[in-house]
Amino acid sequence: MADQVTRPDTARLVRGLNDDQVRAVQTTEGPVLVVAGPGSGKTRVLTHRIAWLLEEKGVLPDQILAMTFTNKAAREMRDRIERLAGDEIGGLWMGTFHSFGVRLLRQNPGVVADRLGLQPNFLVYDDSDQQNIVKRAIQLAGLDPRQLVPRRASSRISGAKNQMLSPKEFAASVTSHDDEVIARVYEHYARLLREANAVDFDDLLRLPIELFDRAPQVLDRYQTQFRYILVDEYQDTNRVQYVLVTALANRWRNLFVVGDPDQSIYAWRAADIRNILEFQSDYPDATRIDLEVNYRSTARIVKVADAVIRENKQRLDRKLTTTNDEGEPIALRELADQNHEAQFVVAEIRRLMQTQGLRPDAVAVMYRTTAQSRVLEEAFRVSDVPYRVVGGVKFYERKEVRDVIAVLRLLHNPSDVVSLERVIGSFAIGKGLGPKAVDTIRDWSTAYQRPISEGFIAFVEPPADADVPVPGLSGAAKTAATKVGSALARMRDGAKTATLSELFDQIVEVTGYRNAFDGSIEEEMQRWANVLELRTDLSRYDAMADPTEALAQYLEQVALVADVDTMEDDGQGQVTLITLHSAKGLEFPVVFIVGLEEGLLPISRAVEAEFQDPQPMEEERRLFYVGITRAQKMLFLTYASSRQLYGRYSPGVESRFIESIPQTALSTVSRSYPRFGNSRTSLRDRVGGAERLGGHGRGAGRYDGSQPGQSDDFSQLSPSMRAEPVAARPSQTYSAGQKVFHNKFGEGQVVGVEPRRDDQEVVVAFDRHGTKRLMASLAPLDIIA
DNA sequence: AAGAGATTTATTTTT
DNA sequence: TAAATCTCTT
Repeated sequence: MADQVTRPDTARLVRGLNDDQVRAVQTTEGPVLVVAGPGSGKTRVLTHRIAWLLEEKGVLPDQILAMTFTNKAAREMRDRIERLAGDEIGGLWMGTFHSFGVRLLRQNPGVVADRLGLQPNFLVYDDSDQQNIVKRAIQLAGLDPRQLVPRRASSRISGAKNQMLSPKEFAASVTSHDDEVIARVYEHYARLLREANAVDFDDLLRLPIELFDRAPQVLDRYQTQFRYILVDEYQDTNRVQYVLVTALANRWRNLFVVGDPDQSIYAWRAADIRNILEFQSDYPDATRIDLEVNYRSTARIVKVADAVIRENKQRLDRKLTTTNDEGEPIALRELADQNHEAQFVVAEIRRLMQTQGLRPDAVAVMYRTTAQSRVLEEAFRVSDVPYRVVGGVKFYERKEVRDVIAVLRLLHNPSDVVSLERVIGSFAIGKGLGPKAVDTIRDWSTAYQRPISEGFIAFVEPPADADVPVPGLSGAAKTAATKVGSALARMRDGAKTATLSELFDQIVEVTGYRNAFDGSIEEEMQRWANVLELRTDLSRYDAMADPTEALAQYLEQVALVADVDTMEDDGQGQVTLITLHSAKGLEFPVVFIVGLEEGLLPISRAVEAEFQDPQPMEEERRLFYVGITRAQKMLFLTYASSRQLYGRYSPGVESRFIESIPQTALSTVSRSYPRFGNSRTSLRDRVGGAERLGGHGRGAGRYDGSQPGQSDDFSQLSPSMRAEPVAARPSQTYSAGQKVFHNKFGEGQVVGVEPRRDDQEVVVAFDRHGTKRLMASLAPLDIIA
């Protein structure tokens, strides 16, 4: 298989790989482009290649830099390499682009302060912090937030940063009045960030480059260090990432990039597909390797995916192949509206669970917009099918969690205006301070170049510098500001020596945050529980010797690791509800793609832009392609003939993407409800005789002549004509004091039972896993005493 | 300063 | 529809 003789102990690194994969693993020198179709073993190649470099080539771990887009991908790769290469990979530079950027800035505090004006305690501002600053910048630019929505401003600013334009350069390049306005906002925005000693996500990629420009010796050091650079999902890199990678790889030129232009779905976020398309002209000596064998999906799914993506004009001509079995037909189903659609999905899943022992975690339901998850959730909730929503409100994004984190951030970086405003707005100690009082202190802070926190602390600790007065407040405002100042000073002193969980306790005490939650309202108690959860989260850093460093690392983790998969699994497995975007990189035996309608998938904006700019429409198609190729065994596609959008029903027209699917690959086409509205080509016309109104799905819908398998007769999958609502499992009656047993959490005691709509919520104090709130109808709880 | 009512506006979101 | 933001009132 391999033309290179390998040492016996490394032969295993290429065992079981196909020829192309082996080449990708073994072509270690020079630039390499791997165009990897979905399910073609991309991650395998990346991990085996790194193991190969370490073991066969004797490369030191810290000479390898591997960059991914998500923490999840990085973690997964690290785990797999560890298993392949043993655990001598500590020094490996593997992480997201952004974490690499931070690491680089942190590693060079002196130069960073000197050349970039960023103090070592700088914070990373996330999207919502950024919005905050942008709003302020719009105000300062003397604009009405109605003539320039903050969202648009921040996206334009981000665009400018991604083209590596400073506010001045951007201002110099404007051609429209619109951009002129943006330029003014950008200028203020940049200044506000610097004053807050904070950076945004774009800066994490941009500033390292700036640093290299201003301190070439730093670039030289890293260029020398990283002999081998690997980049995952190269099709999603933007211009700045491209420049960064190119600069780093310049010395050794051992740049290995993997990607799939057909899975580029982030152009709207400045991803530049040209980076991958033009790799070979950037590096004329590049080796190109195409991975086109799909090991993931049935032949039918691969065929459909290929047929769908083939319609895009702007793409490399490639063909995905597979040696897998033909598999089941793809089910296409029209439903009356979004409720029926959701019920159909749930009913099908239950049927598969019953007839084939399908596990819920083998199933994913994918949709274009997050709003679509609501009605699906509702349907899952009333049935007893467990589910989880990926990318819902994340833990660190909850208001009550952010509030406490704001205090932590402020203690770490006293210049953090955004957090300061949050502390004043959310905590009782901030009562009595309005925008005017805060402005006074903000002005003081700007005038005397002092961190904004000190403006408050000045009321209890007069500034050491005699030239710096106490901010000019009087009366009630002064009293209130003094209160804030004294609280900040106390917590600041505490932060010097306390572990993070001790600091948490202090914060809660000093700010009186506990009292902000009404113990008699269950929702508030849940929010308080989240606050306590944060304490547990913080305690993970308690073992660290240096409290300041612990706080720094914790805050960085919060900013950079939006842990999506912290979601508890109940042990039984859950159906995954997920947007098509978030589904990239995942795979499931059974996939439902819902809402295949014009205006939804493809999304209306792409439809509207179609004739002046075909790009968005092609990206929508790629998104559909990504969805299809997540499926291993079975694929269900649904659309509704009427859908409630923005509060009103409008006719649903089946997506144009459906037309690309070969009829022979489809199974069930049936219509159980009268449709209205004018549709595109009627399905009935395309698949003659498919319709069997009122039938029971048995035998219906096999148009490819295939015979049903014994154990997984596809007719079983064929929908019943009327997806009836599913009754909730009768709940047991729980009462406080009972001992219960949970599959995952073990033994515990019921401490409370609260009525919920058609259900009960049971509060259980588990012996090992703390107190949990569980829905009576869903939780696998047994009463044991 | 703070809360109540009115108005506006709707993708996707790795970091 | 529903969330978020704005305006007006107290």
